[in-house]
Amino acid sequence: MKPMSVKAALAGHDLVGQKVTVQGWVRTRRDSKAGLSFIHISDGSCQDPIQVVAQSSLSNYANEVQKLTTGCSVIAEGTLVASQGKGQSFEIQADSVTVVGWVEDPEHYPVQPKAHTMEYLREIAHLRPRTNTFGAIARIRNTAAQAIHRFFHEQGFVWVNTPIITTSDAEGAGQMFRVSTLDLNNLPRTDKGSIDFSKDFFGKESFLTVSGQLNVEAYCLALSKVYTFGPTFRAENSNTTRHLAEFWMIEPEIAFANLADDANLAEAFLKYVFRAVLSERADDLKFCAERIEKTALSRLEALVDQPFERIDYGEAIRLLQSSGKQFEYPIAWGSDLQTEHERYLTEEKIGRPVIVMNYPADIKAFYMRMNDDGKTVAAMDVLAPGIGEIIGGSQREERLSVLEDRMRHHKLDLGAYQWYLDFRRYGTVPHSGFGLGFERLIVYITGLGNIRDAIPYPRAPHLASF
RNA sequence: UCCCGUGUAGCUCAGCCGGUAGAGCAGGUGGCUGUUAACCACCGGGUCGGGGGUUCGAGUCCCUCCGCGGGAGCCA
Repeated sequence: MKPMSVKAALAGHDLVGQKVTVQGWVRTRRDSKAGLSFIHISDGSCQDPIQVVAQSSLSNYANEVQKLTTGCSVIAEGTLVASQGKGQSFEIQADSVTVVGWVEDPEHYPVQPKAHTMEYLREIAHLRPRTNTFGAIARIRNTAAQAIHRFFHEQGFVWVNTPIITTSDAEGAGQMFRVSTLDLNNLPRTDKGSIDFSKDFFGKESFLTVSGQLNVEAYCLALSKVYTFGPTFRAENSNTTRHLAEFWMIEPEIAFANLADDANLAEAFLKYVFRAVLSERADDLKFCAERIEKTALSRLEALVDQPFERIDYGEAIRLLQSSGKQFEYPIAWGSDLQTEHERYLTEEKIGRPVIVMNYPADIKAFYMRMNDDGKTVAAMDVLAPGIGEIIGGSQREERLSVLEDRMRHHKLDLGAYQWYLDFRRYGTVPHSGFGLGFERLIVYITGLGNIRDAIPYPRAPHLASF
C-alpha cells in the first residue's frame, strides 16, 4: 500500500474506515493496562504526530512493539478510525507495525521525550530536527522562504544570484573571510616581503561576500526590479543572540524609486510573508506561542493589520530626548541609535514596527543618497518590537560626482569601483533597496531567543560543528 | 572583544557555614481493562569541566584555563 504523510492521515475525514500506511519515527510509546500500546509517530509533515494503536495480538507485539523507544523508525499499516480516546480526532488501528531501524542504547539517545534546553539541543544540531520545536522552525523557515520568492515573483521581480566569492572588500560592511588556495606554511612573497596574491587562485586577494547589493544594482539598472536571496558571511567576532558568521540575506533593489517607495516595499514585503506563515503554518505558530514565546502568534496577527509608523531620524531623537528615560548611552543628533533606543521607540513609545528615515550621513554607508540638507542621507531602518532592526535600506546615490565625493570622504579606492560608478555614467536613475537578514526574520516570527536556533547548522565564532 | 553568570547521572536540576553525592525524567525488570510528558514497585547508572592552590579533609573556598549562556559593542 502506498504510504501517506501523517499530515494527510490526520486531515482525512474521507479516509475513515480505510486502510492506510504511515512511516516515520516514534515520539513516545505508552503501554496500556488493557494489553495494548499507543505509539505516536511523527514524519515531520506537520506538528502533530499520529497515534497508532497496537494490540497485543500483533505477532511482534511482545518482542518488538513493546521494546520501541523514542527515535525508532517504523512503518505502520492499519485502518484509520475515529479515536476512542481524547486528545486526537483520528488514529490508526494497526494491522502491522514494522520496525525499520532501532535506537541503539536508548538510555543514551540524546533526544528524549521531555523538555530539552535550547542550549543542549544546539550541541546536537544533527538530531535536533527530530524535536517538535525544530520541526516547527524548519517548516516555518521553509514557508517563509517560499513566500519571499512568491512575493517578488508576483510583483515581477527577477531573482539574481550574486557571487559568493568577491575580490573587492567593497561594501566595507565588516570583516571578511579570506578565500585562498595558497599554502599557509609556504606563502609566496613579493620583492618587498609582503604576500604575493598574484600567485593565489584568483590572482588577487579574494573573500566571501558580505553583501550582494553592489552586484545586484547592476541588474536593477537593467531589469528594474530584482532581488538577491543567498548566503552571506561576516567574520566579525560577534557573540550575540542576533549575529551569525554565515547567514542568508534578502536584498531587493528597485529602479526609478525613492526612499518612500523603498519603505512601502519593505512594509508590503514583511506583511506578505507574515500572512503566508500565519495561514500555512498555523499549527507551528501555535506551538511557538505555547512553547517558545507567548506572543509569537498574537504579535504577527496584530502586525499584518496595522500600518507601520514612519518617523524621521530627527523626530526619533526628539522622542528619545523627551522620553524622560535614563538611557545608558546619551542621545543626541548625529549619534546612531543604540539597542536601548530602538527598543524604546518600537516597544514602548510606538508599540508596533516603526520605520526610521533620513539618518545623519556620517553614520551611514557611502552609497546612500545625500539629501538636500547636505547633512542626512536617504536611509531607513525598520525596527520591530522584540528584535530591533530587522531591515536596513536606502535610496542609492545616483549622481556620479556626489557619489565620487562620498567615496573620497570614506577614503575608498575609486579605481576599484569603476564598474560600480559606470551605473552612474550610463543611464543613471534613482534607485533604492534594502537588506533583510533571513534568520532575524525567523527569530521574529517564532519568538526564538537566539538566532543560532533559526538556522539548521549555525556558524559563529568558535562554532562550526557538523 | 568587554561585562556578568554558569559547568554535578543520558537529560533537567538540588546539594546550607568545607566532613568523599541526591531527586525527577530517560533506561531495565515486574505489575496495572485506551493511554495523552500515563501510573505503582524495584534495579543499574557519577574522575562533581581540566589543571593548580588553601586545608587533617574540597562538589563546596582561592587562582587559572576551557566550554556554554546572557548583556554590550558591531551589524542583517
